[in-house]
Amino acid sequence: MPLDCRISTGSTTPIYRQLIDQIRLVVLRGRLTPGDRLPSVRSLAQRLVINPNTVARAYGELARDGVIESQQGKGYFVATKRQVYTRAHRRRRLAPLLEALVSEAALLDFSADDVMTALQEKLREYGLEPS
Amino acid sequence: MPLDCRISTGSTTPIYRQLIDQIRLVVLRGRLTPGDRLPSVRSLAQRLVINPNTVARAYGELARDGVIESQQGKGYFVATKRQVYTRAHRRRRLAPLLEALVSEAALLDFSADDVMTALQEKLREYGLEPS
DNA sequence: CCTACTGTATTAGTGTGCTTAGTACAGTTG
DNA sequence: CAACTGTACTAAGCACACTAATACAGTAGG
Repeated sequence: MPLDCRISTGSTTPIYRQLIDQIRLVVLRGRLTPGDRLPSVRSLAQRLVINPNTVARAYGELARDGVIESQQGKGYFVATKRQVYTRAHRRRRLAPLLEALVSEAALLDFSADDVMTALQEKLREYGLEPS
Repeated sequence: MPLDCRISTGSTTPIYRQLIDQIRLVVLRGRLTPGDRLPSVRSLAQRLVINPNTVARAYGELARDGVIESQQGKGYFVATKRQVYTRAHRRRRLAPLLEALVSEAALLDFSADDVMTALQEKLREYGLEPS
């Protein structure tokens, strides 16, 4: 299966971000496994009727995040080994998202239990292990 | 205490959003209680050396969210009763933030327990009750 | 070696969001 | 009436994100 991506030009979220999110998810879900080759920048661009640069940008950011790797002249491949981050770096990156969630939950008058339960469900949905 | 706000023009987050976030927090923390009057649009603008329109925008959004209320000719006041949302509405509004958090956590290879613990801390920090 | 594919870099155009400015109108208070 | 309040609208400038066009560089196969 050649990575079926769907993008909506009407959305407020930019195309390159839609690509990033979808590819991240595909990799997380294991539908593409380490070593698998992604569509070339130009072919994917042609298929989605967008500019190659937009695909390149998405691929570039995914590469910086260690999700995929580039091989000059060959193509992009799902990273064989996951990026290793320091604990501090990981926390620093998660913090703003956590802040946004709790802040909004407080405004909406959610109880702590409500939020915890919702999170638990979502974590299961993503298949994250307890420990 | 007359609502000490600090804004940084150098930040990437727009001024009106900085105001919204800070005022939200002040209200949540109870440093301004229901019925308290906020600085007038023009006075706050003058103090922060920004355009009155920018303050008006922030106040307007806060009013739409039910955090504060406007009284034509009198000023803005902290809302006396919290906005009531339907359960569906509240969930719909929290969902994308939850999605973003878990997605990022998965990418960063956090364990479910890690995320749950971090959330618990943050909830306590905001003083949210268990139920 | 040459062609056709890959990724990469640079530059330029386009749109949109943020901020400011100015003006005008409406309600409240003394 | 004067001096505050909020509200609404238009216009302009500016920065930045997004996208596009083009040229350059590495790889593979006939």
